[in-house]
Parts: sequence; structure tokens; C-alpha cells
Amino acid sequence: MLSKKTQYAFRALSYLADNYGKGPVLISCIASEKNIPLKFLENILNELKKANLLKSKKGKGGGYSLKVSPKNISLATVIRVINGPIALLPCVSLNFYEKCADCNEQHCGLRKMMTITRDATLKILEKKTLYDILVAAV
Amino acid sequence: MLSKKTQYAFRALSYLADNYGKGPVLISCIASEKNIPLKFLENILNELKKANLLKSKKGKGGGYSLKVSPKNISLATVIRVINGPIALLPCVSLNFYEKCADCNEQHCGLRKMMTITRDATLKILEKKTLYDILVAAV
DNA sequence: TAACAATCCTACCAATTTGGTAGGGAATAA
DNA sequence: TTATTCCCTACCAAATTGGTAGGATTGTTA
Repeated sequence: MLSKKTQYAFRALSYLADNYGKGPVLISCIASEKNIPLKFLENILNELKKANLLKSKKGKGGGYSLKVSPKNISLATVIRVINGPIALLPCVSLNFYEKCADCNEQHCGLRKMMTITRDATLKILEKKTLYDILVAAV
Repeated sequence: MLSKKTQYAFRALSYLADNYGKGPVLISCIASEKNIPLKFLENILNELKKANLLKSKKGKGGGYSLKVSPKNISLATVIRVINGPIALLPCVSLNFYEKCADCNEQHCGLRKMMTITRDATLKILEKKTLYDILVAAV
């Protein structure tokens, strides 16, 4: 399951996607509008910025905005930044690979099943973007 | 990601699947053979039994064995019993549904994306069984 | 029926992760 | 030069994870 933090991230990003091209949005605005704890949201937005999904501006008239179009931010990217691996096992993860103990990867049946599962999941999550969230939310 | 406990469960179940039809297997045997902490494995097997996947026999000649054929135990079932929900959001889970705060489900774009993802994932996990793990492990 | 062999049950524990809060520092615009 | 806004470090409580300990219970067999 996605952490609450990740859900907050998605909600904030949807809001920013909605305001794409309209200039920076205040953290406090997103927080109150989307009902997210302010200081917690600060961390989240900062992480998203470090991951190059957002840009920020300080001082009056500042705030956060998407760095690229909502169509170019996939759900998979967001999940990886805030939540971590998408695969169900470390030994199957593309971005967070770790060898698992006592398992010959070439002959691990579970690993093969989890690879198939990962591919099916990624096929969706890599393709769907923030834009799709907006469009689906009618 | 699946918990270590769930990985242990799969390893133990694979072993039992391998020995399906050959009578009960000792916890201690599975533990040493699959390198799983003995007392921890006790809990796991007991949970799987309560979920009706295993049957047990006490006393000499006792142990655990699969209650049904390996072909009839899906990966989804095992994950749900030991790991919990498969969906990425509680509001999208079939077996562990919970409403999420501040979200109109009819118009939640994220929810729709996560429903699609869940369906893609379940299509694999509901279909693949312990038997498929064995077959894939050549 | 006693002894033994196995699972079952309850309780506990340390380490890690999750979901935050507090308080001030640094940059920028008017 | 002051107000505004993001940025950074540190801390914290509660929940979860990954176990361990010790005995109770049930069944088998001599």
C-alpha cells in the first residue's frame, strides 16, 4: 500500500497540475485546499523538488509549481520518489534492486512470478500521468 | 513490498507444495531446509492453517501439509493472508476496503488510476498459483 | 497410562518506519 | 530593510516488523 505521505504527494501534485502554467502556488494554499498538514507538506514538496518534479520560488509571489507538463510526470515516478520500490520483492525491483538471501535468482520461481506482476503493474503506472488523474476526476 | 514474513510464507509453501501428497512435514524440517527462524515459522504456518490453506497433525509423525492442491492456492490468497491488501490504496481494495478521508470516490482521479492498476496486478496474482512457482523454478 | 512428540498459545521485545511537530535559517521581492 | 516564502535540522509518539521465550495442549505409541 502507498503511504499516507504518498497520497498527500499525489493530492498536492494534482492541485499543482490543475494550476500548471498559472505561476507558483503557496504551500499554505495547497495545504488548506487539499487538507494536508502544513509542515508535513513542506517536506513532501521539497522532496519532489529535489527529485526534479517541481520548481520553487522564495519571497512574495513565490511558491511551488510543476517543472514539466502534467503529461510528463508518470505515477510510477511519483511513487518511486516518495514511496519507494514498486515491485513486490527487492530482487525484482528495477530502481531499488537488492539481492535476497538464500535464493538462486536464476531458479527462483517466486521471483519469476513477481517479475511478471511487476511488468503488468509498471505497464500502467509508467504510462499514466498526473494529467490522467485530472482527466479522470470529472 | 512484501514483508519478510510473506517471503518466508512463500518459501515454506513452496516446500509443502513440493511435498504435496507425501504426508505431513515437520516445522523444524521446513525451517532448516528453507533457512527460516523456527519460532517465527511456527506463527506463519499457524496463520496459514487458520486461513484454511494448511492442515496440521500433532504428535509423532505429525507436521503440516497443504490442505488443497498447489494448483488451487493462488499467490493473491497467500499475500492477502500474510501481507494484507494488494491494492495500492485502501479505498480501492476488494478485501480490505476502507474509505479514505476527504475524497469523493466518484470523482477521484487517483482512485480510478489505482483501480486500473489493481486489476492489472490481480489478473496475474489471482491466476498464478503455488504450482506455477514450482514449475517456474527449474 | 506414562512418556514423548509435535503443534498451539500468550506474552514479550528491539529495531525500524510512519506520520507528524518545532523552531529557526536563508533567499528574495517590494 | 522588512515582510514573505521556502529550506533545513532536529525531535517525537505511535504503529509495524521481525523476531524470541516459555509453557499449554493435543495426539501417538510403548
